[in-house]
Amino acid sequence: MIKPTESELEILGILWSKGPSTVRVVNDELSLKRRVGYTTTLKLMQIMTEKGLLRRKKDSRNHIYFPVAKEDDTKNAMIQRFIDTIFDGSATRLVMQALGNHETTPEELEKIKELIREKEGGEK
Amino acid sequence: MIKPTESELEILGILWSKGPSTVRVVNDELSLKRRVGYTTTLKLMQIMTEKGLLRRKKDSRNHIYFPVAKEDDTKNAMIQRFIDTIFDGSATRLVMQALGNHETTPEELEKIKELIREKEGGEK
DNA sequence: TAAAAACTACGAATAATTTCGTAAATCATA
DNA sequence: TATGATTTACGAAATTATTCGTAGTTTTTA
Repeated sequence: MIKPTESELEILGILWSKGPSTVRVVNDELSLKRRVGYTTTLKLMQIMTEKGLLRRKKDSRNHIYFPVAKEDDTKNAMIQRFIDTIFDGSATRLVMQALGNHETTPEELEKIKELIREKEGGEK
Repeated sequence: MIKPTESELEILGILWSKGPSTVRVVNDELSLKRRVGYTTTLKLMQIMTEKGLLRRKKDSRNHIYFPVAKEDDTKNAMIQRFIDTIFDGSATRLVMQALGNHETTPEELEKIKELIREKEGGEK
């Protein structure tokens, strides 16, 4: 699976949350966070299409872009890479460190416990 | 906190696991995984020193390099960035996705549960 | 102590990523 | 239908990251 660059990831994030979108929409969204020219966003999305990260369909004058890979698959691949480079391949170490140093509400802890029960039990 | 590049992270990883080391030691270790010239590693470590990622002390002919920031602090900062870009700031989402898609032994699950108990209970 | 070996400094080439200007095409509307 | 607004294509500049060669210094050892 192709590794998106930092900027590409921003764009994927927007497409995941907003669904298939035009360059205009993505650029507007990006512009909320930082200054970025329209053609910059356009070029990036064209490159992502070449790389196979995005596909697009024509809609009159515009192109509507959408990610090729599923959000979950992409995120899992990224977690895997992250774990491999930083945590020596151990997902547990990542989880421990993430849990150990971030605020979590009781509800969130409950959800995690539930997930663990499922993994332990086979069925919940 | 400065964000290390991919290559810089490799070097940090080696220094974390082997302790303060010379360029030679780091380069030998890197070379186990891929071809890399000695002066490449040297230059990288010099740049990292300029950036403030590493410090070094002179030891006769050599320099001995070591990370400025603690391993845990660096990893936490990286997790934070990862969470912010990919999981919308939610550590729980990262944990859920990491747990949901990676093999974990019962022992590991037990360790995680223990950590959760501590977080819930205040004291264990 | 002279030659060889190992090390540092540093400039610069290469590669990857991000940015944007310009030209041409498409579409809306005056 | 022609003017203006929006979009696409594309080359190339700017920036950042990686790689390495060469020169000069220090240390080892024959």
